[in-house]
Amino acid sequence: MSAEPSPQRDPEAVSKFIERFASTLVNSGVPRMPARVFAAVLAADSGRLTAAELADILQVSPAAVSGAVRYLAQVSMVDREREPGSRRDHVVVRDDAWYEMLMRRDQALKQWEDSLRDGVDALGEHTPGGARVAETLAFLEFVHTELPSMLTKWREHREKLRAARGFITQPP
Amino acid sequence: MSAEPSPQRDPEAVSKFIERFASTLVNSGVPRMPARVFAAVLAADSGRLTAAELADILQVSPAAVSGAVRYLAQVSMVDREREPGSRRDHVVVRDDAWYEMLMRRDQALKQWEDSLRDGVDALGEHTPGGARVAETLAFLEFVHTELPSMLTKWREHREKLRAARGFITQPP
DNA sequence: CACTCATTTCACAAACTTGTGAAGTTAATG
DNA sequence: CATTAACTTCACAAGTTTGTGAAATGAGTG
Repeated sequence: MSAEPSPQRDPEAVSKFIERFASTLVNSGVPRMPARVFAAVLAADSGRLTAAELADILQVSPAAVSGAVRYLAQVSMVDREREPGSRRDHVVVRDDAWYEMLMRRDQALKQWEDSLRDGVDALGEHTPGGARVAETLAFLEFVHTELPSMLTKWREHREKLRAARGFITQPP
Repeated sequence: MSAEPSPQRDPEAVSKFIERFASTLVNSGVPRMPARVFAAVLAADSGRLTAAELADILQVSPAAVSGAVRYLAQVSMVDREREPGSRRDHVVVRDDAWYEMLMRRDQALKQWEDSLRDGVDALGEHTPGGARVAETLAFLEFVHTELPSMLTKWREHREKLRAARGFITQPP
């Protein structure tokens, strides 16, 4: 059942990495427990862990893992996979987790834009305040148009990297 | 001293905008009070408010304003300006507040990259886990290289917008 | 169809955040 | 140089958030 641990895999160092990377995620606004779960799965050689394994690795209750996985699944950063004929859920980091994370931000941008448009109306387009709000709106609209092309560019870039590493390319 | 209120400026609507925009900022991880202060200054026709004015507009204690302004100044989204011969601080939204906000994120990216590099070392570059972490690292490095050119592009775009609105262009 | 294992849900306690009132600090002014 | 205005700091209370243990749910297995 358990994967043969690679000889160079030092559990202590791995744990340290999980906690450190989780902390950087926390600094960027991700709740702590989801951040730790994400880091743990990312670092797992199998790329997939059960809730029980996570509880063990992170030294927390199964309940905490359950909540964290629900959060991560909600924001499309992990998937839950269950093999037929088993009751173990495996948590898997989505191949496009970062893409999802950015698209999510893109959604948030739309919300910002909506409230800024209201602001321009409320203040009057030709008042100094209104103009300032309008410029903020223009910035967000700009980012909004640029993001998709940036993500496309990344996917191309990634294929090149994978090819260089000897993978057979399999576009998403 | 107080600016002539524009006829179309409806205090109620303005306040509603402030609260709504602040809430979208909060949804994206900005603490509430800084978010409200930022929105209020952004919307102010004068573009600058004293702590006392902010306390009045937002219906909070001067202490709360003080803390919020400290936060915003720290992350370079506002400046404190004091006229010689006065003890009033004016809070001003920085012209490049959004630029600063993104650059700040760019700094955070570096932190992420550092901990991911550690992760690749800890896991071994040729293990499946190490490879997964390495790809995450590659994504962040990619974003890291793309951001500056995007911001440059924005500044050009903004100059065009301003010129179209009849401003004399004055590059930062 | 009772049993067991893996996960989820729920009520609650602990820890952390936030904003307040009051006292303190700094700087202009008469 | 005492006074006052404007902001800041600090200790604390109120309100949230987070993770826990215990009970509940659901899904295979003998």
